[in-house]
Amino acid sequence: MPANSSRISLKPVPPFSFEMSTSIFSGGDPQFRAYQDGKFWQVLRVNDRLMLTTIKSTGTVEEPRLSAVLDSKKPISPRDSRAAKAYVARIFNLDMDLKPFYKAVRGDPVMSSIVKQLYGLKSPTTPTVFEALVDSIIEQQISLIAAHAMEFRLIKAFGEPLNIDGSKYFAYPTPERLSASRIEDLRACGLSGRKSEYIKDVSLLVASGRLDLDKFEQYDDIDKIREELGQVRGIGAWTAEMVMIRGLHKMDSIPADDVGLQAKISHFYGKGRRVSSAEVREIAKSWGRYRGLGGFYMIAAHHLGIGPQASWPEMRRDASSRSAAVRSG
DNA sequence: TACCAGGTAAAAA
DNA sequence: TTTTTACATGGT
Repeated sequence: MPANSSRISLKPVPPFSFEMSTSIFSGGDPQFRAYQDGKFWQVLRVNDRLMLTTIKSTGTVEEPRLSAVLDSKKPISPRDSRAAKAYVARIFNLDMDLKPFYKAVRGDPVMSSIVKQLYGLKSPTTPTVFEALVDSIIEQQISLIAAHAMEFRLIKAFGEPLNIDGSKYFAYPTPERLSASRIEDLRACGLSGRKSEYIKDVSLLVASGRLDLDKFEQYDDIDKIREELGQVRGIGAWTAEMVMIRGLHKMDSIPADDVGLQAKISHFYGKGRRVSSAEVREIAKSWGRYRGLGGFYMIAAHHLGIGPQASWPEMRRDASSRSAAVRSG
């Protein structure tokens, strides 16, 4: 069956750097989600049918425009196009305005230097909250490299395939499919028995409607989200934070226990040792109510090999002159 | 080889 | 109540 194609265009709130915002996906699996040669693609489930969505930039950072091609096995209606457009806007947070964040961090020399170098970078959100939850469970405790290998195995084992132009792609597995999986098949993806149970149980809760992840989008009180997610077996403080940041884009929170974030903050803020979660919270205070975005910028800066540059020695000089003044006074 | 990696629940003390 | 342990894979 030949594929149906449709094209949509989007107008992100500036500034927006498509290049920067997609480059964090450059290590992805091309059968699931990847960024190569200026194009980002991923299979999305739109109105309960699969669409390969391929996006490229047709604008600039200050006047951003995106163009997306939709490929599906079924005809694409205007309603489908609108829904796909909403998904793309969600994934890249196109409607978010970065300027208040940039304004908020002006008092922090380290972050100020980083945001200059990452100007226009927007933090992504998963297409569904469920996907953020399952990935976060997989990423508990182990290295991201190991976790990503397992995530791709899970996607290929349980995700619905889509063939377009002779290439095979996979959509992220649905709660229904994972809730019907066997523990031994989940374990075959490399997951521990414990994580396999968490994922199957949580999928059953979501598929049966007993756990409504989407409702958290409407919550203004993020402590209430922490509390409700924390009731679920397999979701601790860290996983709840990850779901809020990655799945719900609640950026007024920061995963302070995260060892990866602690390592990056230690690096950029010139600490010789790993900072504590209390220090993460203290440093993140200066990022205002966008502290989650600040954490994302730390991780992205490290991933893209960006250094603290001038701000680092400046800060150290300030710090030493301050302490000298304290000593003399 | 051993240890660490973007933790958590359950057992033991 | 607080502390310790098992768990899985991939890189160093």
